Amino acid sequence: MMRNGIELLVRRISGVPQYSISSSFHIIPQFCSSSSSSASPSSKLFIGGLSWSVDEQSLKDAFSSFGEVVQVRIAYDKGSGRSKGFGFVDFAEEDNALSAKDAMDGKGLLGRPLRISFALERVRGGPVVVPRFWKSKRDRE
DNA sequence: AATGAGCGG
Repeated sequence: MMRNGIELLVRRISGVPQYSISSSFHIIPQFCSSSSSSASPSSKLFIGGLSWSVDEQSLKDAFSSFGEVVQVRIAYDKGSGRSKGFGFVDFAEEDNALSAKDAMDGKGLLGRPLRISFALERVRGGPVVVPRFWKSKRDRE
């Protein structure tokens, strides 16, 4: 009775009963939420929370220690010419991107904590290999 | 000019 109550409670909290809770009172945390931390892992990283004084070279220099950086891009405002506070770092290998994300996410660069996630596929401008169909790109459906 | 989550040049 108690165990069933706790199970129901846990299932209510987590919303979806996607975790198989064993009947022997073992509640395993596993990876509780967000099966994928941000998106499907790719070699391109979205770097948010950048200080407005960070340029592409310093950003590349900050991430070059994790692997070969192919492309570094910072979003600048066309009007004011200042940084929008986010950018992109593309690695040669996804493994290096993962390592860089795991190591630099939440860390401070020039006093500001970085928010790193994998970049979305949507690109306007730049070296892109555009597949014919965009709509068939859904993670879990 | 300032602004602080987001997805670009």
